[in-house]
Amino acid sequence: MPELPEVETVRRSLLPVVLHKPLEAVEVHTTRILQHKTVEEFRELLLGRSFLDLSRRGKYLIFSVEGGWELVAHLRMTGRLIFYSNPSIPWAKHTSAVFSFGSQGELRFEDVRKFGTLDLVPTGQYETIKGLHTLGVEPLSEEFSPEYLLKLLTGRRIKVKALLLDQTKIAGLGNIYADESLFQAAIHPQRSADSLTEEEIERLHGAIRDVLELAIANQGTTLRDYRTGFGQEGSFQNRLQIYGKKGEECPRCGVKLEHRKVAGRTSHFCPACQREQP
DNA sequence: AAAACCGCCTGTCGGC
DNA sequence: TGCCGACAGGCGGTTT
Repeated sequence: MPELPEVETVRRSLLPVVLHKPLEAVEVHTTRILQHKTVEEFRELLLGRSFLDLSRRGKYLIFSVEGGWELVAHLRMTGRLIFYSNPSIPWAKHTSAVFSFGSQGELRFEDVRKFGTLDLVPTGQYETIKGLHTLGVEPLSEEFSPEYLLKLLTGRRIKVKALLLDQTKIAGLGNIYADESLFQAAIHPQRSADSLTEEEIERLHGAIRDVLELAIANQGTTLRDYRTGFGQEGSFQNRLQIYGKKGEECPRCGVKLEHRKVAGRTSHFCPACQREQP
């Protein structure tokens, strides 16, 4: 699913091809993708204008639009934002919205499960987008230090896996990278946040950074639906250590990997490397 | 505060 | 072979 590395890869791939091209047509085929605008308002505000920049916060993509607006996209589970230089290529079956730059190509939002969202707001006015407004620290920023992570964990009895998935604490981790980070740091997903030692917190901090950076370098993880902005698969699925590998041998110690529901999510771990009771 | 659950969707897969 | 329920999981919301 699109988590931080996938969304960042989409951003980097779209950046060179979607800026400074006037929108000649905007079509919305799945009305409910729009959160706070009617299709008419949405089209009126975008037509004739260009995207000036494309940034990311957590799992949100933010297109800045001429005239003081921002187009905020979230891919949720199966959303794709793909640029087609040849607009005559037929639309994919589940195409929710199309942004046409005329002869200069087309940006399409494709989404099998239709959970993805589009918002159009005045620049910086994110109050109506609750998930964006309350987003926590960027894990690849300088602000996210071992000391910061220590503060997040201290005095909390929440399971560490649940905390990693809490977007108001750390922005951009999803199920795959939370599991991979906990494995690299050798911490059981059900450990209570305040039970981690300083050494473990440092390991976890480093693991989150390493895993996210390596995943970005590999254009993200394509298990099924995710594609880059050019429609290509990522390759980090080939480098996953434990996600989706229940019953296989731990790459570190050879013990059979397990999975279990933690905080409502399937969580993968090695019962030997990641001890429940340290 | 935290956890459990639901709704939103569709495609895939395992079991019968 | 075909049908059916379980499952996948991001996020907002409600309830416990």
